[in-house]
Amino acid sequence: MSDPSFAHRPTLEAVAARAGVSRATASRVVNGSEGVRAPLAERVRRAVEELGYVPNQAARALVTRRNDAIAVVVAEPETRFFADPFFAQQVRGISKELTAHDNQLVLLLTEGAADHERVGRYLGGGHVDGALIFSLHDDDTLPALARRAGVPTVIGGRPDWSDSDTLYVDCDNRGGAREAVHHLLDLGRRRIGHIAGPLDQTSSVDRLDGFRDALPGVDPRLIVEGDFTPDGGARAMARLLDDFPDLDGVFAASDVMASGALRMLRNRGVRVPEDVAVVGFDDIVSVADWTDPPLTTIRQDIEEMGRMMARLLLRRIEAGAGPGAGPVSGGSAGGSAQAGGLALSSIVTRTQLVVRASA
Amino acid sequence: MSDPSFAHRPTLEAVAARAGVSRATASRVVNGSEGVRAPLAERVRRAVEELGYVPNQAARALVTRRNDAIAVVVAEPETRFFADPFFAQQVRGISKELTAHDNQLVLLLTEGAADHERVGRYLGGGHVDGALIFSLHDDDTLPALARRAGVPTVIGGRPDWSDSDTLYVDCDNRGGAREAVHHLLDLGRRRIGHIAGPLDQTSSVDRLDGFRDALPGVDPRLIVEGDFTPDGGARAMARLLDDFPDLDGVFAASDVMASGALRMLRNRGVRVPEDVAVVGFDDIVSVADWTDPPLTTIRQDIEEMGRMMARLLLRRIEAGAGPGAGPVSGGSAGGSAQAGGLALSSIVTRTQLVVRASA
DNA sequence: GTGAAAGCGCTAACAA
DNA sequence: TTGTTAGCGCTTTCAC
Repeated sequence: MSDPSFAHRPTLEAVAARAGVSRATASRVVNGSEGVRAPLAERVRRAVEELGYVPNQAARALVTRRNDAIAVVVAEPETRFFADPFFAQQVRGISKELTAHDNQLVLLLTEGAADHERVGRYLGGGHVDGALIFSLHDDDTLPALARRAGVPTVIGGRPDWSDSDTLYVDCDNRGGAREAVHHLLDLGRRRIGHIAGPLDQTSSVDRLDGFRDALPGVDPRLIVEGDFTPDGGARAMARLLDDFPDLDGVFAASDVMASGALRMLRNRGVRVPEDVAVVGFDDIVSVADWTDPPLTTIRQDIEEMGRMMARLLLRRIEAGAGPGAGPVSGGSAGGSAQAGGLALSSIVTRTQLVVRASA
Repeated sequence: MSDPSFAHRPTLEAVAARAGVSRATASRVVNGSEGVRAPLAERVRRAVEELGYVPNQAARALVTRRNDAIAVVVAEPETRFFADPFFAQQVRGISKELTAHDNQLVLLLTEGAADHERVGRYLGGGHVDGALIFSLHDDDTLPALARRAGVPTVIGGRPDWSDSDTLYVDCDNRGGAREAVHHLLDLGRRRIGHIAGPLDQTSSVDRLDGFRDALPGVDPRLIVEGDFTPDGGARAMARLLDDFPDLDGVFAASDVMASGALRMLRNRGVRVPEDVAVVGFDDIVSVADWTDPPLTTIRQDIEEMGRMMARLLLRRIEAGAGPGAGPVSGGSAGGSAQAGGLALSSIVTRTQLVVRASA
């Protein structure tokens, strides 16, 4: 409470005094405004240096109404965030981009609906200039919350609704899935199963759709729902094996599930890729490169997607209004918002087949 | 910039007006101070409700000099943070504890020394009330930085120096390692190797010390340094196998390295635990429970350690001065700081042997 | 180009 | 118990 060093932190006033200028001029120099004559500016800079002056963010935020901080909101049902390397990588990308723009990352982990109110309050409290939300499940109220709080938002992963000013970043799940199956087909595989993710997430649904695209009219029993865990992948694999002794290919909707599947295959004495070829999704290197055999998979540039989310949000903030951050503008179609003359729109990134040994 | 909903956010003034009281009274009610008569308080609360008032944090922070925000600073050399489930779990614990005390978690990821200056500036800028730092390596300048910035700090993992007011939270690495080796000895193993972590981290050194405690005078070639990755674990395992054909036990300084070791053992056709028994460290369930065979390991309660770090920091902040947050008080010995009459001291948690199938 | 002055929204003495 | 009054440290018109 009575921390001396905190108390003695120099103010702009002190800098101005030392440089022999007004506070206004000192402020201009500190903020890099034009129109301060060089010698004066130099004196101010020296004073800043000597005093070790650092602007007080609270004071600045009070007047500028900008915090230079972005919230990353994560619903963490079932402990999944972080357990899954996917998010970790995305956060890295976000962090890098935010840092490059002198913004801070405020992490908001929620353990369940009980925390949502708190998050809403926080978002509404003007602590942050915007929010990045990972919408894991269909029933997620978080995006709605942010909108109500009037905070510009970008969502990670395609949400299950679609309106003109909801911005999101996702990869081409459907196209990637198609590519995975085509690879198996090219390998001559004819009995191909799919280990799907939880179907209350759009990414799972989209990948399933891609699977079906490549295999129209496929036997529904060839599709088994997993839960994005190795365990779930293993169980699903067992089921496929039981139902289809002639199975010769599997497309798993995530590397993590694929790793479980490989394990089950090994337990059953099934050779990969000789007997059954396996393709995953994500290309999380720490997983895909370490399975036995190494996993052929569909790569999405997760870190880059994180950067894109941050960039998009920053632009939206710059542009002024966000969704719910004012009267809904409405009008333009699916996933793009008009703002300040600049069209901000959702981003869907490409995927890429990475061939290793499992298929 | 001209966001309507942001602009129209009601102020305390508005609440006061609507409730027919002064700003001061409104403030008291909002902050839960005693001594406001019930009916008045009720009117204020109603006004808050009707207007959807949320206090402006910047304004509040400006006067209270409190941000109710804590920085979690992570050096991320070699992309290790997050890649390692260890940190993820710790962050969860921190987040929970902080949330429980209405504090926010600001995540500061650093990619190298270049970022340190930025972090220093941030810490010095009064954005946060304290910092939690993960001191991964001996040469880490982060803690010194925080100290210079005058920000109360708690370190994750025992730092390699020790002074009276450096607070940290760690597990009993040495004791745990000893327990691991004793377990192997109890199993009748006589030729036991150690896959150590990078020896520029105290946790690795401490675990190695524990190994030596249990096996005094052990052949130095039985100790191979790894890097906390599966790959490193595998390489170290290969080396041990090459050097000691009669090896019958291994203690790896982390589960992740142990998983790599198990993999190498399988490749070489060595049976676990029949031929070689393996014990890991950490008990990261997603790893230990999923190796083949499941890993016997030394459990540390990682999430709880995160909570403890947060709790300790909050108490230190409460108490007033922190390390470097004023003249160093000096005096009391090793790892405890006297503050506000309350002795704050570093915490070393117990470990526990978890027996699965690998040993 | 520079300075003076008016707040941003809030809390905390101090009076009443 | 309640209201009045100073600021917290900064940015930003608006004069000069």
